[in-house]
Amino acid sequence: MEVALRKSGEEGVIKQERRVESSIGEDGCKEKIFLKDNQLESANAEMGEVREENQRLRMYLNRMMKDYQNLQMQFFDIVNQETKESTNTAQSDQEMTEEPELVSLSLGRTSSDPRKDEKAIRKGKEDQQDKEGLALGLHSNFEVSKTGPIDESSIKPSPENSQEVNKEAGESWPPQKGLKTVRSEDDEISQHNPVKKARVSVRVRCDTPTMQDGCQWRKYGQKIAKGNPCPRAYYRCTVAPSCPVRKQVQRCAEDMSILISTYEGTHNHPLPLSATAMASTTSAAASMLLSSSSTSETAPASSAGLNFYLSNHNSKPRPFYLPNSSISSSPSYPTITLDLTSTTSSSSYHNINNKIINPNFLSSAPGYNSSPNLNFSSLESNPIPISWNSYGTQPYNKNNQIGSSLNFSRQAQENFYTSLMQKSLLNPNSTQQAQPQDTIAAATKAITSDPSFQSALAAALTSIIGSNGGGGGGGGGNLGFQIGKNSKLGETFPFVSNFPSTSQNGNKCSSSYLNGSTSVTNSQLFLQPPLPFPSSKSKSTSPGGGGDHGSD
DNA sequence: CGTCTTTGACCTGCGC
DNA sequence: GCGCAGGTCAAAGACG
Ligand SMILES: [Zn+2]
Repeated sequence: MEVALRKSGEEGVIKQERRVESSIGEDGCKEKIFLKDNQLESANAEMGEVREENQRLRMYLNRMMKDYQNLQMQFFDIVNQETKESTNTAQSDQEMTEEPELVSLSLGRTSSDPRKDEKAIRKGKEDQQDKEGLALGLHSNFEVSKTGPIDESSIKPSPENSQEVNKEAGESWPPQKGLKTVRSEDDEISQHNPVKKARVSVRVRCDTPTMQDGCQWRKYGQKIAKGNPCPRAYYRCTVAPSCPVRKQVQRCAEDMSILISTYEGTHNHPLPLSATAMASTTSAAASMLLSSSSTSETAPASSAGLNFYLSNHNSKPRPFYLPNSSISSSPSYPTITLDLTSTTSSSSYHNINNKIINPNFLSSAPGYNSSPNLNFSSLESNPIPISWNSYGTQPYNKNNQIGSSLNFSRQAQENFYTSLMQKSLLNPNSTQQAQPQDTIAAATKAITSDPSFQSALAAALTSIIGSNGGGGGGGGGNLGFQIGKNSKLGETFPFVSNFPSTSQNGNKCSSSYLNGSTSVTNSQLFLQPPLPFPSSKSKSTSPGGGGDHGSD
């Protein structure tokens, strides 16, 4: 970071110099020279200041990092506590929290199809294995276990499953899990615990087929959703054989550059650091949803541009993308949508977000004006289901290394910045709207728009939210939370790389820009005791715009 | 050869 | 009961 800052800072200075120079150009040689000297001095002074500033910023960043980590710790503590509590009430359920369906599988279901039975058996085995070595994922489980619900199977109770929030692009998880196997006993259980399965969808500008979130996904299906020409792809987490987490990926019908991924479930295994951001984001968001299910109040937090809308079951989400879509709604599952797109190109309702966002946030030089803000609002008053917009504008950025920078590895940092620079310099056009001339601005933009960063940020925010409001108070606007406890954030550089999130492998999104140098794939940093993950496999490329596959 | 993706078939829930 | 739509399965192909 500093490097980038410094560089850009210097450049900025130089530019200024030149500008000044030209403006005085005609006045005379002496003066000119004199002025030049003067300017040189002042420039140097400025540089010095900039350096100092950088130092300061660095300090801020470090501090924020620490804060973030502390918060994270606290959050997880809380989560753990809650988990324990819930354990008392629902022991058995707990054990299998993540995979109720699997459980049921082992119990067997009534289906007459032999094929399924086989599968059931197989799954049962996996399940067992899983139990044996079940590790609580950093971010995982808690939401599920906390409420006692089973996440997977439980959703059927309410007859009202229909589409929901994101019809637009189609992120709707249907009523249930789908494994035909789930049935019988589990159902009963799940019914006892009316669990709403929380889903978290993330909208990101990304022109690559998938957004690399650090996890390994395996595609198991693809379908064309009704209102969207783009196929929807279904992925399942393969980090652990029995991990119940699934995600749907689909491009926004309106703006194909927007990738919408919807996550469901929580990981029942440790995750690579690079994946924790998204995972914690989703689980935190999910928990938040679950805990505050009925209160959909909103607490507009401020003015910087983060909007976080919660959608609750009763609300009738009107996806921005489909202004008029007649969505059936009444989703029985709460869904959170993190809108990390800059919403530049697509018109429609997106601009709502833009309004909120302060364009200067990114483009202005070392953005001292950022004041992060979170808005919680209910759908009812908002046409948008839930969206989280992170700073404004700037589309396509695909670098995923962001967070790793600060504390993780120098190389990564350099790498990251390098790519950033490349991106911003080589692809000034990547931003359809504003084209920052200023390197800093570009870098800032790039950083903030980076999916990793965004997810990291999301994670951080949601974690914070989760720990603060998740408890139950959630409803009203008392979610005053500040990022990094430091309300002064505003005066610092947009917390760009503060959150440790990140994925180093984010190539998926960045590949096109970074061109191949996407070496590192899964980061080996684990927050938890490392497991032998195959680290280099993720190759899931997929949906894009490919063919459709049989819808019926 | 093992793993992953593709993709048509199949399953399930829902509305009519 | 029928058709629709979303989700999943699993054989076959692609890839390394
Ligand atoms: Zn997983």
